[in-house]
Amino acid sequence: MSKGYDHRAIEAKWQQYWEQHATFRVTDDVSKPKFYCLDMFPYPSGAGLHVGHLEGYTATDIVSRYKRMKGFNVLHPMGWDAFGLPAEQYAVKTGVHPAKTTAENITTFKRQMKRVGLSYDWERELSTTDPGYYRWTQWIFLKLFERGLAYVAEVPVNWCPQLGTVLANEEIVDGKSEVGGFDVIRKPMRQWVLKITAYADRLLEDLKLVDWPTSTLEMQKNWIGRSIGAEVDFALVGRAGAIRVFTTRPDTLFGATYMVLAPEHPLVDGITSEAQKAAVQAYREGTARKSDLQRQELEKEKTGVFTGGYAVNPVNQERLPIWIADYVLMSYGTGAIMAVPAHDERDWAFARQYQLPIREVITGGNVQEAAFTDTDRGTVVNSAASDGSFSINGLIPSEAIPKVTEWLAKQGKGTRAVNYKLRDWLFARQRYWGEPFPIVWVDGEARPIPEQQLPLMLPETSNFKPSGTGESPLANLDQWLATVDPGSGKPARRETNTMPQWAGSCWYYLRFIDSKNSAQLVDQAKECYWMPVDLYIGGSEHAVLHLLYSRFWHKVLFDIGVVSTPEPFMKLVHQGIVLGEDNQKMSKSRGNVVNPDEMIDQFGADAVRLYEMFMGPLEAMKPWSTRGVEGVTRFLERVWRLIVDDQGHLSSAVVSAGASLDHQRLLHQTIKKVTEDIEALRFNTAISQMMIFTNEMTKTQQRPRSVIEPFVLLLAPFAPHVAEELWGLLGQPPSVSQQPWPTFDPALTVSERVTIPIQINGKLRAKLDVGLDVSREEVERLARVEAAEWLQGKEPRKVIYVDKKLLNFVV
RNA sequence: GCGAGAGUGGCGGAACUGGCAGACGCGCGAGACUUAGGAUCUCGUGGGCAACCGUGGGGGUUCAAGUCCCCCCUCUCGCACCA
Repeated sequence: MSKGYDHRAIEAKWQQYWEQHATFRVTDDVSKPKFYCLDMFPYPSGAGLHVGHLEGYTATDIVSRYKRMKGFNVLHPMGWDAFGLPAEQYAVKTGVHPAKTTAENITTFKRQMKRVGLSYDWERELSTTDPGYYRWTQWIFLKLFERGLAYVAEVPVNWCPQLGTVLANEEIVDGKSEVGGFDVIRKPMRQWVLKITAYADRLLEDLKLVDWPTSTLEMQKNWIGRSIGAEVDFALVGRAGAIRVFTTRPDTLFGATYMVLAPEHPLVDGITSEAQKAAVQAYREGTARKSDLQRQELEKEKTGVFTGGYAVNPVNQERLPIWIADYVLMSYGTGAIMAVPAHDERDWAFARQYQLPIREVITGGNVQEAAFTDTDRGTVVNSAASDGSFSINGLIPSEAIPKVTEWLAKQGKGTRAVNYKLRDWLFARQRYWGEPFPIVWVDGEARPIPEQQLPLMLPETSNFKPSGTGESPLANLDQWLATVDPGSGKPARRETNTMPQWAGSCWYYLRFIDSKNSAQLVDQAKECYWMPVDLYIGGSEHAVLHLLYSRFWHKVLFDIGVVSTPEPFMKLVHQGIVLGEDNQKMSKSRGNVVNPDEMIDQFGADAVRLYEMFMGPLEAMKPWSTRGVEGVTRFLERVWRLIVDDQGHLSSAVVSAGASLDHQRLLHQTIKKVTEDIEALRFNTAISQMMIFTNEMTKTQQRPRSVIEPFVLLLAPFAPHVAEELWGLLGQPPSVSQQPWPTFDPALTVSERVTIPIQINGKLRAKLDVGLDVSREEVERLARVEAAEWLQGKEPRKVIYVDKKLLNFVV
C-alpha cells in the first residue's frame, strides 16, 4: 500500500522554507489594517506541549493565516511565562538551577511548536525571566509604588509550612495548596500588597466593553462582588462608641433582634462582660486555631457566644444583645452585622440554634419555617418608630431601602455604602525564581531603586531552599542583601521577596509589540497601532486570575499614559479541555495522556491540526480519538489524490477547462461556509464543508483548476504544509500563505433547484423538487397531487407556505 | 446553597432569525478491485415487521418546537457563611 503523501518530507520542507524566507515576520506596516492574534503564553513545563495546548494554538494559527490572506497585518507572537514554582521545586530537589531547566524546556516547547507549523513571528519571542523583560515588570512595580498602589501591610496570609511560602487565595484549592496539595494555615506577616480594590469599579464597569464568554464575565463579576447597601451605626449600651455594620437590606432594620461581631473584631474585648469573659476568650481561641480547611469542614453548623454587651437599634431604640460568631467574617464589610433572622438564612439558623427571637418585617413567607429572603415581593410591616416619627410600613423592599438609608443619613446614623468581595492582591512570594522587587529598606522604610538602575538582577546562587522563617532564599545571600540607599547613601537591606508568577504575565502582550525596545516598555505609536488584542485564546483556568490582574495593570498603565485603550483583550475565547480516549481527564496516573510528538510522527502535523479542530466546538470539552485522526488523515489523502497522481505528478484529472455550474456552486458555497465559519471560530463545520467538497470532486474526472486552486487556498490555514505542496504542484509559486483569500459570488451560493417538504398537519408526507423561480400557486398545485393520498379529496382548512422552504396543509 | 453553561444515533458532533432532525467524521454492515488487505472505491447505517415513535423527563404556545414559555431531573465549571 502507499500513503497518499509523505507528510514527513513535506512538513520538514515547508517549515524550512518558512523559516528561511521569514514568511511570518511582521512589521509595523500601518498602511494595512492590523489584527493582533494572541495565545496565552505557556509555562514551559518539563512535560512539553500537550494536545490541549495545541487546540488553542491551532485555532489562533488558523485565524492568523486566514487574516493574513485577507490582507491584514497580523501580529501573532509567542513567548514564555517562565518564572514559577515547578522549576524552583525541581532545583530544591536536584540542585539544577531553574534557569537551566527553564532554558531546556523552552527549547523543547519551541521545537514542538515549529513542528506543528505554527506561524509565529519568532523574532518577537520573549521570556518573563529575561532581565531585558523583567526590567519593565520592575518598572511597572515602581509606578504602582509611586502611585500608592503598592504598599506593605501586616496581613493574615495563607502560610504553607511545607512549601515554606505564602500563597495567594487563588493558589489554594479546598484549603490545600494548589501545587502539592499541602495544608495551609493563617498567619500574620508583613507583605507587599497591590491595591487592586482601588480599581474595583472600573474593573467591573469595563466588562461591558469586551466580547468575552458569559461564564468568564460572570466569574469576574462575582469575584469583584460589588454589593450596594448601607453602613449603620448601633450605639453601644453603657459605654461610648458604636458598632458599625454593613447591610444590603436596610429595609429589614426593624427586624434586627441581635448583633454579631467577627471573633477577631477589635471591639470584642471592650464590650465583653465580666461574666462572659471566659466563654468569649475560649471561643476566640478556638476560632484562631482553625485552619481555613477546618472552618469549611465544620460547615453550616453555626456556633457563637454571647458577649454580655448590648447595642441600640437606631430606628427603634431597641437593646440588642451582641454575640460573636465565626460565620461573620472580619475580612468583609465592617466585620460586624445586624442579625435579621426573619430575612436572612444564616441569621435564621443561628437564631434557631440559640433561641433568639425571629421578627417578621416583610410579609410573604412563613418566618417560623424559614427565612424569607425575597426582595421582589412582600410588603414591609412592623417597621415604625414608636413615637410615630418614622415608618416604612406598607412599602415594598425596593422603596423601603432608599427611604431608610436617607433617614439614617439625616440622623447621622448611617450612610449609603458599597462593598466588594475583592481583596487587595497579595503580591509577594518567598521564593527565588521570580522578579526581585526594586526596593531597598532603610530605617524600616521602603525606598524605590531609581528607574535608571533597572533591571535589578536576580542574583546567582546554588541554594534554592526557602529559609523557612518566611523569608525567601535571597535572604541567605549576604553580599547581595547589603547595599546602600541610592537617595541618602545610608546602609540599606534589599527586599528579599520576589514577585508572583502573575507579574510577568500581566503585561507581556504589550512587549510583543516592541520586544526589543531598551528605552521604553513599548513605543507609543506602535502601541496605538497594535492595541488592543483582537483575539485572545487560552484556558478558562485563567478566567479570574491572570485576566483580572492583567486588566488591573492595563488600567494603571492607561492612567499613566503608557497604553491607549481601557481594556487589553477585546475578544476572548477559552478552548475546551481535551480528555483522554477514555473520556477521563488526561493524567499520567491514568495512562491516557496523548503525546503530540507521537501523533505528529504517525499522522503528520497537518492531520493533527485538522483533527484538533474537527473534534468539536472549540470551547467544548471533548475526548481525543486517534481513530478520528485517522479519519482526517484519509481526508487529506483524498485531497492529495484529487490533485496528484500515483507518480507524484499533477493529476491529469486537473484540467484548465471551465467549471460546470454545479462545480462553481459547490466551490462558492464552500468558500462562503469556510470564510464565515473561520470568522465565527467554527472550525469543525468549516472542515466538514471541505470534506463535502472533496467527496464531490473525487467523483469527477474533470477537476477544473478554477475550482481546485481556490480550494487549496481555503485549506491552507488548516493544513498549511500540504497546501503549500499542492500549490507548488499546481505550478504556482510559493507561498500559498501569501495568496489573497478567495471570495465568493453570492449568486453562486444558492442552487437553482430546491426541495420543498410537503407537510400535512406538520408531518412530512412528500417532497417536491422545483426550480427557484417557482410560484406559490405552482407549488400548491403540485403538492395537492403529491399529497392527494393524505388529503383524501378534502379541502385543507388552511395552507401555510414559507417561500421556497415548506408547504403545510392543515386539515 | 448561589451563579453560569450543557443534555441530540453505538461514539465525536451538525441543524443561521421556530420550518425536511441526525450534515461531516468515527464505528458497523454489504459489495467492488484483489494472492491478500487493517489500503482504496461504491452503497447502506436513529428505533420499530408496520401504522408510527424519536433531540434528559413532564406540561404548554404554534399550522409547525432540538430551537420559544413553565415545572422537574442529570452533568460540567466557578463561588462557597460575602451580611
